Amino acid sequence: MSPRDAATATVTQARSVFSALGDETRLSLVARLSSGGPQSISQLTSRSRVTRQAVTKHLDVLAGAGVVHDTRRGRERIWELDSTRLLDASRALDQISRRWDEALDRLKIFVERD
Amino acid sequence: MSPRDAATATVTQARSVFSALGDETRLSLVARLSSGGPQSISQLTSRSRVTRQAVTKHLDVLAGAGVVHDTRRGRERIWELDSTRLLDASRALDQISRRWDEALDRLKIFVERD
DNA sequence: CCGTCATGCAACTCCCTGGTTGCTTTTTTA
DNA sequence: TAAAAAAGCAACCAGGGAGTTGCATGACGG
Repeated sequence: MSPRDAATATVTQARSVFSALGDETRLSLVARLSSGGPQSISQLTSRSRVTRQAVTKHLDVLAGAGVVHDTRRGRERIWELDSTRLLDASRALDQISRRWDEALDRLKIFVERD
Repeated sequence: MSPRDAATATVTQARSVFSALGDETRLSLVARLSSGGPQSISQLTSRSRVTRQAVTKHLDVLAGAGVVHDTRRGRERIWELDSTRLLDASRALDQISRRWDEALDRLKIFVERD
C-alpha cells in the first residue's frame, strides 16, 4: 500500500466515524459508554428516549465504524467502547486544521514581507 | 452558564461538525480547502464529481457547522477553512476516548489487585 | 453595450436513515 | 417447568438529504 493509499484509507475510516457520531442518539450512546463503561442493550435503552430496536440499530452502525464492539454474556449482549478509531479520527481532524493553520502562517509571513 | 451546560454545548457543536464531515464530498471539500487554501465555488466544483449547486449546498452545510466561512470578491464567493471548530471537535473526540481508556486502566488495577 | 463567467433561486426526484410495531427465540429464575 | 427478561428478526413508514435540471441575476472585459 502506497503512502497515498494509506492516507486515503485513514480519511475514509475517519469519515465513517464522523458519520457515525453525527447522529445525536448515537453520540449520546458513545458518551454514556465512555463514562459508564460496558453495558447491555436494555441498560442503554433505559436511559434513552428511543426503542430498544432503535438502540440496537445504532449500536450496529457504531460497530460498523469500529467505534464499539460487543461480547455476549448469557442472554445479554454487552457493548463496549473501542477507543482506537476515535483517536485516529481525532488526529485526522487535528491534522486537517493544523495543515491549514500553517498555510495561514506562511501566508502571513509572505504578506508582511513588503 | 453552568459547567454542565458548557459541556453540553461543546458536545452539541462537535456533533454538528461530525455530521457535516460525515459526508464524503463534504469531507473532500474540507480536505481540499485545507491543502489548497481559499477557493471559489467554481474552482471547488472543477475538481469535484458533482454539480456546482451541490457544492454550494455542501458549503452551506459546512458553514452551518462553523467549519468554513465565505467572503465575496467581485462576482465570486471565496470559501475558506475555519479551524477553530475542527480543533474543538478533535479535542472532544480525544476526551471521550481518553476518559474510557482511563476507566479501563482503573479497572485493570482493580482486577490485578487480587 | 454585450457576451460570458460566477453565482443565486427554486422545484423536483430518489433513496437512505431513523424510528416504530409485532412476533419469535433464547436464557434465567422463582 | 412456567413466567419473565433480554434480545433477534422482519416489515413498514415518514422525513430528510444528496443530487439534478432549468432559469434568473449580477459583475467583468472588450
